[in-house]
Amino acid sequence: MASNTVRVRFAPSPTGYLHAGGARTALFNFLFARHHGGSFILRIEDTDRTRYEPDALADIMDSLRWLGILWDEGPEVGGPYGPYFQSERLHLYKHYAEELVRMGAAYRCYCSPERLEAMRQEQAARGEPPGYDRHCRYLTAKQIADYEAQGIVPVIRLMSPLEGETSFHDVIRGTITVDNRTLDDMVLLKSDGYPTYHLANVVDDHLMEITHIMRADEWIPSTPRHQILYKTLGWTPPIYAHLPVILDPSGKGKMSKRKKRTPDGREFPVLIREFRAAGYLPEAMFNFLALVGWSYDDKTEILTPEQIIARFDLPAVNAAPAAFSYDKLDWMNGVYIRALPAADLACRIQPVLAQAGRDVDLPTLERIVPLIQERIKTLNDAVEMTDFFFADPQGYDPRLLIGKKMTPEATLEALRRALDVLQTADFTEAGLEESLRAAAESLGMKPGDFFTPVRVAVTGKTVSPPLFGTLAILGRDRVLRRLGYALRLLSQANPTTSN
RNA sequence: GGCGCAUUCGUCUAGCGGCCUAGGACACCUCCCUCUCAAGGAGGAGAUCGGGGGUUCGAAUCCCCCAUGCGCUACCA
Repeated sequence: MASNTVRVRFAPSPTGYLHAGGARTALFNFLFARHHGGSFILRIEDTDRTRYEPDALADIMDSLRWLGILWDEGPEVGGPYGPYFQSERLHLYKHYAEELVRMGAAYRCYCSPERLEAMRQEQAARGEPPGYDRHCRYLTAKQIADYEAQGIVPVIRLMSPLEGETSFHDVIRGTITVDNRTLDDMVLLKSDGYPTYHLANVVDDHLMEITHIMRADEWIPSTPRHQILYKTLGWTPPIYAHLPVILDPSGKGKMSKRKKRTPDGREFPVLIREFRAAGYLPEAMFNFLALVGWSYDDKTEILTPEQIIARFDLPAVNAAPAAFSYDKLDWMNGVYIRALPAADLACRIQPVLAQAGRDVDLPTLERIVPLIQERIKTLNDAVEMTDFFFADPQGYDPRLLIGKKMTPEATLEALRRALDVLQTADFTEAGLEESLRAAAESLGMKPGDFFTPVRVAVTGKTVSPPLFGTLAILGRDRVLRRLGYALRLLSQANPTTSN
């Protein structure tokens, strides 16, 4: 039964941090594996030594784990098909490259980078499509001996068929066919002894018994060449599913590692670590990413990982590229935040506040959380929304104290009355509400008009969490102090009305 | 330039020949609730399915052409 077991892999190159597109690819592979009770493998394609970034691997693994995309085989977890780093499998690629040369399906190429560059320039000048001119494909034994004598280290190139066509089936797109004449002889083994993606990928997918390849659709053009490799090596190719690219929010151009900005200059997170730092929940990211290019039906959008796994299916993947909607992500993150138990949310917000230099004990935070839970879209929103719990608001515009339908005089009166009433009020939510409503009524003011100056005095802003709960948490001392400050501020701003 | 992929409300999508005078969600607008803001509830506006030809009794759904967008065209992945 082993041969029927689904085995899929996510094969990132450690040349950069994990971004949303890569995470989505990893997620789809993970979902597919879980759906079929198969294995999800993480393989590190570290064959590009010039672009290698030491921090990338740790970031990729951290990001995947944060999202809950756990691999069954790969770095740190091991597995029977290792090693899972291509840099540790060099001998394998070399072996198969040489094998292909022996079979007459590949050849050594001694062309210098300069020659290749010059060739491309000429092709461009003549308006011809670029591509290797197969100079070394037809070398004589003597020419080869000469190159070798000069000590030139060759690359190994695949001998692509000169005519006919190659096609393959894609689960999402159907059959894709290309004319072999449009294929050039790609490099399989570089002169530094490392394989290119094409060789390493095919060799490893075969050796690791990968059954399905889900990867970004930018790989479609090279898939025919991979087919040729499988065919000449006598291997059975896996089943392909090329995933649509993720476009940036404008819908023009793929969302890359490059930073994108909103029209007003706000920077969009692109890397998973950036989403994390911006206060998005991994559960929300998981749900959202699953819906980029896939959907279950025409209604359901909030789904648990279990539901997504149970329902995920390749034919339902949309072939068209999708723009990444930050608006929708924000909404979904809010949905997940609201669904969290308050204690859980408090635990998640605490480190965010700490990061902003605000230390709160958990019991206090657990009292604050219900006040802001349905008002924040990201964990980071809590920082600004709770700032007045940590410092007395100062230096705000005293005009904010004056409500829309209020005069400076009436505002001063309201503040004085509030100050008076709150000296003795019961500082519980219910007690405060009762006292303040009664105070408003005694002044003949509408509750809203009366509450506004209190709100501003206590929080420094016109928009805040519910007033009574806020006052209760702040406590009598701080509230009275802030009311006193507001009173002085407003009196100074309106000297004629002060007494 | 060549090759490839894609094309349904602003955005994400449902739709796989008749259930579509195209459904849902985000965003937007209005109203309700209401101490502000949110959340929640009720509504509204918004796509003739990129364009043009076919096939068919009937097409968003099948075929062809065009346009546009994106991708690939490296000793990068």
